[in-house]
Amino acid sequence: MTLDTLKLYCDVVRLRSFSRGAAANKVSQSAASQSIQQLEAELDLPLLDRSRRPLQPTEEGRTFFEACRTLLQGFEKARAELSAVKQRVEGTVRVAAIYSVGLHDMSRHMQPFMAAYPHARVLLECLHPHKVVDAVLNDEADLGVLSYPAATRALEVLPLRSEPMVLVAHPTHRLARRRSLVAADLTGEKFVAFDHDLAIRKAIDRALKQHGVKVEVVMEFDNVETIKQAIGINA
DNA sequence: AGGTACCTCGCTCCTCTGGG
DNA sequence: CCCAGAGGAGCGAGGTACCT
Repeated sequence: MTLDTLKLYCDVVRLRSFSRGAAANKVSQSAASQSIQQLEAELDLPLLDRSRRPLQPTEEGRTFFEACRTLLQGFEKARAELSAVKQRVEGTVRVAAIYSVGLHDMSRHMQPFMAAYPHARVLLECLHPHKVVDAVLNDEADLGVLSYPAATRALEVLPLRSEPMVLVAHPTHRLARRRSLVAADLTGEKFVAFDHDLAIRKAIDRALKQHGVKVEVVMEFDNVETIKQAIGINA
């Protein structure tokens, strides 16, 4: 006696036909007939009245049908619950991010993520860009978020988004009131820059050189937050 | 390789239904 | 009421997959 046999029996009773019940279970009519005969032999009870058309369950057959239906519904419910558990997203994802992303963007993304996957946990660490790469390479982080990532064989780089590079100045700076600037306007200006070994700094230096602009680097920081603070206090 | 379970196929038998 | 056709169930033979 298997669940398949019980389902077959329920379908035969429900559809009032061996043929239709068999078709519903993708077996031949003969196989359905034999399965139910075996079921009756195991129970030592006639479950169906075959002398009538359409066929009818006997009194015992009706009782057995109700019991089988409850059993099968319970099984389907349990299977659905197991399936839901299987599909549940859980565990911990370790994210290493540069300060600007970690302090602003990540918290914005984490709220909907945690709402959608309440059984998951996010461990966020804000690091220097080089350390973000190291964390991923050393399996200390599952993923890293940074700007200007260098593609290597050991790293898969996926673009997250693009955003414009902007120039910022203290409100009292002579360029702050200008609606637009050209690169030449920056010549000789005091510049708070990223550390010279960062990819973003190299990209900025390349862009300035392309336009023949020389600036006076007065401070270097490894993250945009500190740069913004330095500009803010007019350092 | 042999045993077992389960299946399909082909056939027979039974019941129902509609027409004469 | 009788008969023929259609639909459906049961039975036996044989095939296949799986296990020991």
